[in-house]
Amino acid sequence: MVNKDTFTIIHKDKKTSARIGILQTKKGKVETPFFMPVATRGSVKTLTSEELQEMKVPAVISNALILSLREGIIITDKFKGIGKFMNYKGINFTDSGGFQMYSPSIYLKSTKEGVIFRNPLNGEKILMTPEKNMELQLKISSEVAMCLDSMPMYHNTTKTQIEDSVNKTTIWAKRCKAHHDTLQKNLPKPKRQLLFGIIQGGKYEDLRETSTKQLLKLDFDGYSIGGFGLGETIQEEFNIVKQVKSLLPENKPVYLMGIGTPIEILKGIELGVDIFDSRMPTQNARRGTLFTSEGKLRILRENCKFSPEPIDKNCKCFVCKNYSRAFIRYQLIHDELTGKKLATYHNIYYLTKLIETAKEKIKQGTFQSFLKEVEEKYNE
RNA sequence: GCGGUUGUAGUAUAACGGUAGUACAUACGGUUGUGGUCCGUAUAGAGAGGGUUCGAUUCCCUCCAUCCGCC
Repeated sequence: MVNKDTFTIIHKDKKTSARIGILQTKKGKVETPFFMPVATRGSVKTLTSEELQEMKVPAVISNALILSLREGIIITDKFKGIGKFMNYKGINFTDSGGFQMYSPSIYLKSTKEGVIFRNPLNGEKILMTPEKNMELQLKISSEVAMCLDSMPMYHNTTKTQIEDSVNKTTIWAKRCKAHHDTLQKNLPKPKRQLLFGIIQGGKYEDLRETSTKQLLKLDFDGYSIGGFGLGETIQEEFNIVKQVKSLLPENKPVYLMGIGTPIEILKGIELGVDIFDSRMPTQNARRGTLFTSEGKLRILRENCKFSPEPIDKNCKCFVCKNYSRAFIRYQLIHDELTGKKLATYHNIYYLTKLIETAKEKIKQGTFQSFLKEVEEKYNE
């Protein structure tokens, strides 16, 4: 039986809002919940696409704005899409670049028309409009595109400023949706790129409600919760996730953007979030913080200097089967690429496996106690 | 042996007759939709002895070490 819906829930947890679903894209199906490592320029730093597949990483997310800075769009277009370009068989998401309003090195200012960035490679000013952004993401030919949103600063930001960003995000979302529909109007639905709207509003329930309701009118394929992971408390974050979830229809996939610690992912799943991404596991790996079944491991600490133990004795990844903490620590301290690669491989394997286990627990009806167990390890 | 040079954290260096800075290294944190090259905190220093001076790491002397040249 062919399923025509974009998103289908196949299993629901009885005690929590956790769920297992299937997202249908032009490239095929992918089971939720899942976590996407960031592949900003088409690669997850230090890893090959084969390695991602070997670890069963279902999807990665690249960045349309960053790819556009140095001919990335032209190249992916010539290759008929980023998936073929990077030889990755999983699902490709693309982020618009709205988040790069957080990058002082390239962000100049934001106007009603769009966001102005400076290309650091040639000094050129780029006016990123919602329409242009949709064209870029279609040329990249990712399976799922994100709207251009307006990212409010977290620090020294008033509620009025966040309200402004909500308003701008809504206006841009309308323009994104309209243009995206127009550009794909001649394509049959199964061959179309999906488009997700991004809900803003900071930690304010009323603003989040406004943002959610405005975006719901536009009927996106999925809904992202943006603007987190920047300094708010985990409590504030999950209050909003809970509230936004209560406003969204059940049959829409929900994507909590930028969130990537093991605990936050599991807590997100508990509240019914389906998709996550973050640079946390890859960036932390390169900088020596590893995730394990025993909690966080800071491998650069002195107590790992001579340790013959694997990163995680309960982990089945090739790194844990073959290499000692001492070796990985030594390589990382000396800034050797091999150290960064082994650490990255483990962290991505760990998170992917963690979610696979979470899915099993949801099916078995023991997700809640599983979450508690993991939480205890990370609180120690 | 003679003449000269230079001695400042683990390393490399800076300034100064009046609180000795910086970088790297080390230790411990952080890291959340670009940044493989990131950020924060801490530890840690005047070769030894004497003199001049209110006060010396700084000026003077002796010794020690160093490097260079000569025998």
